[in-house]
Amino acid sequence: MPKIVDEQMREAVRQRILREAAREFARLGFDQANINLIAEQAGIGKGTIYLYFENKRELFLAMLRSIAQTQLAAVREALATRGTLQQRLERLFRTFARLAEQDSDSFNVSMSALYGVNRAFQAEATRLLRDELAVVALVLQESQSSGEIQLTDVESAALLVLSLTESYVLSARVLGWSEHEVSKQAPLISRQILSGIATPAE
Amino acid sequence: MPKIVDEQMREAVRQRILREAAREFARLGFDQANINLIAEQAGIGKGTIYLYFENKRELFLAMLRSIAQTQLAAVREALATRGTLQQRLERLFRTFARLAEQDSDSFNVSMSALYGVNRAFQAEATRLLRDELAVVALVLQESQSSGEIQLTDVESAALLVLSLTESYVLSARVLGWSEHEVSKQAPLISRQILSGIATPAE
Amino acid sequence: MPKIVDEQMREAVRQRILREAAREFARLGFDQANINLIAEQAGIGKGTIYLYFENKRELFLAMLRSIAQTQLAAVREALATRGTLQQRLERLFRTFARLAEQDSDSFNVSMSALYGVNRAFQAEATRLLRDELAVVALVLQESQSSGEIQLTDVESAALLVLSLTESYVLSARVLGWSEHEVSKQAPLISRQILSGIATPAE
Amino acid sequence: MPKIVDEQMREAVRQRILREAAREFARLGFDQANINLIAEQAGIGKGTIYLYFENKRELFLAMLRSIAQTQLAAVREALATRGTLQQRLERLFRTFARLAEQDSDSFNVSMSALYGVNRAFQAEATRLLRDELAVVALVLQESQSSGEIQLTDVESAALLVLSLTESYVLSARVLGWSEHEVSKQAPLISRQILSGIATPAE
DNA sequence: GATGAATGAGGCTTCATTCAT
DNA sequence: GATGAATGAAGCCTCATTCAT
Repeated sequence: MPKIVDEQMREAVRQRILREAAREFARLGFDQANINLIAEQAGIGKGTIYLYFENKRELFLAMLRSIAQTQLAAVREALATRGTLQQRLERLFRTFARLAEQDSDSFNVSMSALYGVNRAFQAEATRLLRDELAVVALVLQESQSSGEIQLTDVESAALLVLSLTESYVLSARVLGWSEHEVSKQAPLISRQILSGIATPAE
Repeated sequence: MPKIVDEQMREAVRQRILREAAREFARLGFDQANINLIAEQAGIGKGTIYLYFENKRELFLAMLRSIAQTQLAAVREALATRGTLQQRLERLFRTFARLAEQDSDSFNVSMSALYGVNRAFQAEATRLLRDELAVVALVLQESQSSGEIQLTDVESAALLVLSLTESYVLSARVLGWSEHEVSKQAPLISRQILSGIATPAE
Repeated sequence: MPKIVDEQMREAVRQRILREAAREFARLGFDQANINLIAEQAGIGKGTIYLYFENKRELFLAMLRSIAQTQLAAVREALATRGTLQQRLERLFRTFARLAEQDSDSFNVSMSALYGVNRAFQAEATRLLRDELAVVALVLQESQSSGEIQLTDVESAALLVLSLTESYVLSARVLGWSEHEVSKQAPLISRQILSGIATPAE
Repeated sequence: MPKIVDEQMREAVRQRILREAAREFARLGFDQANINLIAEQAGIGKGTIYLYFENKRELFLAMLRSIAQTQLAAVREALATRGTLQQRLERLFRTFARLAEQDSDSFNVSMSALYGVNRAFQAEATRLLRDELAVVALVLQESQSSGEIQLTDVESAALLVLSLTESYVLSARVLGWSEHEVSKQAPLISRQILSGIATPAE
């Protein structure tokens, strides 16, 4: 069954390209990133990259989607597991801390796509943000339904959760904290976020 | 004394260039922005821009510093006025929401420089961030001295204040929320931030 | 005897390639024509074409020779049939008008090779023209021998017959005239050509 | 008045580019022709060519139009001057013979645009052919009005005049005749063309 | 023999920067 | 000082050709 092997090989190459693309795009941004260099570092010829991606823009978008998928899966996993809402937010926080450390290229690129000025990709980045937002919102909704918390606006609360979590992690990175140091803050920060979004209890 | 008039004219041209540069860089990012177009829209010749700025990179940095100065003044004004710390943080939040709306070019560019991937400008952006940080830190220091709050690390707290505020405004913008909608969140956010930075009260 | 079957199959594939090549080269010219597309439309793999033709250039030349062969046969048939010289030239004219209409790909390609600027193929095109020239020259020679006309230079006369005939058909095509409209001119043109090549009668 | 000098200089450069473009396009065809080489031979930088022409295609079309203008002017001059229709056709013939010899690049390119397969330019080439055709048709019309000749179809006759004239010249070139040798045939050929297009006099 | 994935040379075009006027 | 015509480096992308399967 050479088909499967070929398919596996093709997928492996595709992943190598995406990984190197993430590295280059994270290092230099979309315009300065060099397709030839990405190909070279992926161990393929410069023309080969176009057998996998239509053009530079599509490569970038594919990379963005791939990153978003991974991050979304991580977010889902962090939130899906049972536990109190605070425990779930703790896991969400730890997940971001880990992504920022272990997959920093991806983390940088996705932050940049969202907050950078290159509007060519903001639409797609926004779409991807909405997916994460929806996952968070769903969890908050459930927690509200179960009487665990009281929320006036689930969407705002979800955005708050995500942006505060990201912001903490970004700030910690600027301060040079290690993933371990950051993760230690998880219980404290998740409790704070929770108190921030929930209507003050009577 | 034609010297002064010339000097004023020169400064006026410089400001026009910086304003148009901000517009273009905000619209297209550093690489896609076109020097010729900036010159044209500033009403000067292509070559003239090089009499004011050494090259594209220096123009970008000068624009960044100019924007930072304006924002710093706005941050100073927001925090300087009297009131409780939470009131001041609320004003800080509203100030960012307003900047994001009314001076969106500048806001986009400075956020992009910080969170974007173009590392060529991150060093400068970080330096400018430190100035704002110092202002916030000073306010926090005062609040601590007056016994209003208890902080273990003023610098970290200041960074968190800034990054959380910016982060929320940015995310809201990405999702297309209006300044009004964002401003309504001011009390909630400022309270959350406060509880986030202050050592849990006894 | 699988050998013969294989040989037939190989020849069939070769013909399919040549037919599709003619279509593509006629549609786009040598440079714009795409080898991969030709292979695809011929129902074979990209690489297979190189088992039949050394490279793109040789494919083009082979196609040119193939077309020339077909046209040569048509010219032979037009001129071979009995009748006065003018009747034969009329048939030659009608033959070209028909080829231009019914086998326009081939006609376009061969005309282009002759009158086009791509000197890489003019030598071969000229060589193929000489074959047609020889056929016409033979007919003129016979007509001279039979006392029907008087020629000072048979070769020049033959060239003029061909070029005038082709030229008229080409111009008419460029202007969008139908085969029917063109064919109506046959008597006029053939008479003109005849008076053009023959030494003015005493 | 530096404006005029600059304008003259600009026009001079434009003409140099067009001349070198004609040479390259005549030598290699549209696709194989190299913009960089054209610029180099025109004595300018490779970027400069884009200050005069939007892109390669527009350069080609501009060159085509420039050539057509020159040829049209030559045709007009040849036909405009007084004299019998045959004298005018003689001059037309000599004009083509001269163009083919002295401006062979232009002659080749225009023939190629008309009869080559590159359909991207055939529309424009056809438009240009119609202009020449109109000039010839006008002259024939006048000659008919003045009772000098009798024509059944002026358009067909005009096409015949042009295509036969071109054809004679092209054929002569293939035979390697000099302009002088070709021109000597002018009276004979023009008489033959005339007898070819005019309805036999009673 | 047949295939098509992989290759990389080559070229058009953009645009920051220079410099003669 | 101001200008903008001229420059040429740099990069994306195409596609003829190769070669391992």
